[in-house]
Amino acid sequence: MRIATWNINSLRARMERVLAFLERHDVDVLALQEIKAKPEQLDLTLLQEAGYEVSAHGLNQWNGVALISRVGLRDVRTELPAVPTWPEDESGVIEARALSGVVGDGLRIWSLYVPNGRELDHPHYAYKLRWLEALRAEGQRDLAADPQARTVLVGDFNVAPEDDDVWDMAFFDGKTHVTEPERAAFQAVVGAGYADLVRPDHPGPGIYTYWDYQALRFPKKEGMRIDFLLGSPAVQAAVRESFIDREERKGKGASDHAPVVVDLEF
DNA sequence: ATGGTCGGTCTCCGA
Repeated sequence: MRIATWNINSLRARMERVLAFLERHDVDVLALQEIKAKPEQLDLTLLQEAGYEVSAHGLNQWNGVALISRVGLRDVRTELPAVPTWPEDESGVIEARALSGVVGDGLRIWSLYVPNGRELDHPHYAYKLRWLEALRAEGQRDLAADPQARTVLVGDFNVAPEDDDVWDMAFFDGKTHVTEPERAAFQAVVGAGYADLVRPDHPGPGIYTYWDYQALRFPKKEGMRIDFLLGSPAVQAAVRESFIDREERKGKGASDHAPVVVDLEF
């Protein structure tokens, strides 16, 4: 089974790229983030004609996650029960950051869009840390209930876990994505039993999944590795290969993130 | 100048 994650930065703007990506790489299950649409705004005709089922969770123009699957999509859940909703106060913004389904022979895949954090002194940063902690707690509970569970936590984590995961640490001094608390929160999810399925096959610096639209970051190879597929032990043992589709970042109409693909054989 | 760009509720905001 070939699974993938991709921050699409608007599904409506890139539906044809999604379809071409699925068919080019023969992808079975794709988790999307930042679909920036409510489900009723999506025209899913082409995907359905290509044999895919779709579940989308979007509440407004921000955020939004989706699952696209050709191997059956069932037991769909929106939002981790323990994950707090931003904000608890007056802004009225409603978030849609997590969606899961069971695909194929009992693989649960979560499509996750971790809060960005904005600035270190912004309330959104504390929200990001709380959100990651809630994810860790939920993931740990699930594995305690069934250590053999086939679970993947995939998506845009908005954290670069190691110095090698950004092009220049000096640039990120005082910025989000690389701070010790964010990295600790990410490692806590890993420590709960969900290992990075891609990194072992792609070591060293310069392995990125995101390049800012601004400042010619892509041609200058100045990116970040912030999109991950994390898997429970049963999934880790099933990994056969993985790759980042850098080609998808090229050309007019690209998302600012590249898809990440993992092959599993249970 | 660590700039330059995207998408969407579009002359602002969030990323």
